Amino acid sequence: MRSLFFIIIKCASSKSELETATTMMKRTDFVLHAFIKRRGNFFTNSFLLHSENPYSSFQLGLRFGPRKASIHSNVSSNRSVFEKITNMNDALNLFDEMLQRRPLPSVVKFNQLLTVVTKLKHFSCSLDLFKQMCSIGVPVDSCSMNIAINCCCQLSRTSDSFVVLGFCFRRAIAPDVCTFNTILNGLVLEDRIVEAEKLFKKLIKQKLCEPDVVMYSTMIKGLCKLGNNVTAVALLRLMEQKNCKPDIVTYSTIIDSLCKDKLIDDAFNLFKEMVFDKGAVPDVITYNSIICGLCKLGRRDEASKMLKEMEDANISPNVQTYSILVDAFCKEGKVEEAEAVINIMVKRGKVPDIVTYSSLIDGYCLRGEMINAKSTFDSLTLRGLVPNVVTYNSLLNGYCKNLNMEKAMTMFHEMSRKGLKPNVVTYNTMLQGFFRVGWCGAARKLFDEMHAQGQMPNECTFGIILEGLCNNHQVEEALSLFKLMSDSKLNSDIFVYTILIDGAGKSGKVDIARNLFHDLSDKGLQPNVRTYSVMISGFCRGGLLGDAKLLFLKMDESGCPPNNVTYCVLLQGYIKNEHYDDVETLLQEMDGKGYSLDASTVSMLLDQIAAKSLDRSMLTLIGKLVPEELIDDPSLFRLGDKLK
DNA sequence: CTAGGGTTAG
Repeated sequence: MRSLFFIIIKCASSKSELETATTMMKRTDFVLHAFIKRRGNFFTNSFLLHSENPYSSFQLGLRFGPRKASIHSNVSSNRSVFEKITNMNDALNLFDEMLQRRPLPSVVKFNQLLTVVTKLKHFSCSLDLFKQMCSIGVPVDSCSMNIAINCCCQLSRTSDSFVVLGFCFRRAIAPDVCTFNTILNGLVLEDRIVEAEKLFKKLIKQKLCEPDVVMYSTMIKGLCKLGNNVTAVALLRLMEQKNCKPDIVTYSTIIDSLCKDKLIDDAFNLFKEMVFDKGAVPDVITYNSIICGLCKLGRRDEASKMLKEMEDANISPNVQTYSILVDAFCKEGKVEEAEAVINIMVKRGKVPDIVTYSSLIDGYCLRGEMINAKSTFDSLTLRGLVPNVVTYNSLLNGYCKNLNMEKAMTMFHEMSRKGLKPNVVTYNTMLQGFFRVGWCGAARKLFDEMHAQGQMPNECTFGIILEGLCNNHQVEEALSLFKLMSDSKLNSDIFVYTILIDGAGKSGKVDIARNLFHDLSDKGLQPNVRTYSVMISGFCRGGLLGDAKLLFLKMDESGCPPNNVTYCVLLQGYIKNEHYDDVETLLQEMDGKGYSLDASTVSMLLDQIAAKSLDRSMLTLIGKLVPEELIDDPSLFRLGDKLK
């Protein structure tokens, strides 16, 4: 019998055998840690001591003051004492008391406390307590180990799991299926899905444990994260074949992934299979995934129907369910409706959380209602809610979009003062704001700061910088930055190309734009509607209407038909270059396709009619192409008036 | 008795 436990215990006495065992797990860092440990100092050295965590201290008593008698009297009575703990002070006081009891409480009691601390998301602290339990002589078991390993994983330090594992091997604690599930989940959380897959296969091949429904579900989650729904479903079928019954979590994982990929019909099919064939009852999480999927597809009516369906099935919506709807309304600009949803949820006894309000704040920001956004933000404290990075980012985005960089900077500094670390989204938002108001120097300084703070720029960051440079008459700079990045994936990103083609075109460098456009096919990149529109706009601006028309015609051939924007761009090109004869044909084409004009194109057309460059008879056609929301537009109304 | 997998915001 080659059980992993047996091998590891054997290994502890010889380096080469330990290496054999660990190579089996392909974790060389594990070997390293295990041997540091044997020199007696690995534990303090390699365990996580996160300085930002106020609870991560050995001198807990000193820091948190006198103990509470109510907890002290109750340690061994029943589990209700653990249920009562809602904050870290109580948890740590209880831990201190437990340590002083003689005999020591059982490991189960300690595990219950670790569970509470972990549920409070104080992972470093939980690890710290585990560490103390070990050094004080509590006979930790596999359950304690699994909690500790889970804490490593939740801190995105899955590799440290192997440190804990190594430490526990020495105490004759063997990993079980739960341990492996936790580690696999950690790898999936860190997007190390290929490693997870290798470990999964190894566990099965070497019969180190029998995979259960949790393990399959974890692997399915990994496959979904890779965007591989097909393989995820294949694994679902495989587990059925192996007599492992998929449950509500397994199904919900795939259903959620399908929803996120907008494959709502496939999601519903799986949903039906789950309910009718497998008799599994969907729960609030399953419904939340579907409701969210429908909202993201703009099918909010159906989402509301699902909400009713779940209520009829006696599955009560939770805070998340309502938050999803709040967010959907806000994204449509319907903040009043979002507020109505919040009122309903409050009536039903659900307390809106920071996610709910962050969505609402974002909704106000999108509408440019910064006073409402800020007052909602300020009201959070009264509600006992603490704004987080996402909340701040929404507000910053609002100020930046409204070109109020002073306020944005104030809030940016406030978030740092409150101990929140700006992340890549924060920096991207601020950078974009600075470029918009033309503060290129400030942008540059912030980019340096971002680097100094250890925040890695992403594709979005570079897109923002290139666009910012282009819009601030620094196309040459953008181009040379682009060339500098020729090895990165940003150089093979169609969005970035589109930005540069647009920038080059707008600054009159049509040839550069054209060359960039031609580069696309060499790189195997497919231009999208935006890319074509931007190139056509560049041609028009340079007076190259022939090229513009040719490219416009090429779009259909390339399977990328022109949209509203493309038509408007070409129309404006015709007008600016006084090619009035082509205007009517284009308008008729638009009418045939059910397209509509945008505000600036309508006003240009009306101007030309007023100037008699275009015939009045075209007004009927134009009228048909003006979208409803523009009919009452005051600026157009005045223009239309002029014609009478 | 205690441990592992699925849902929401930028």
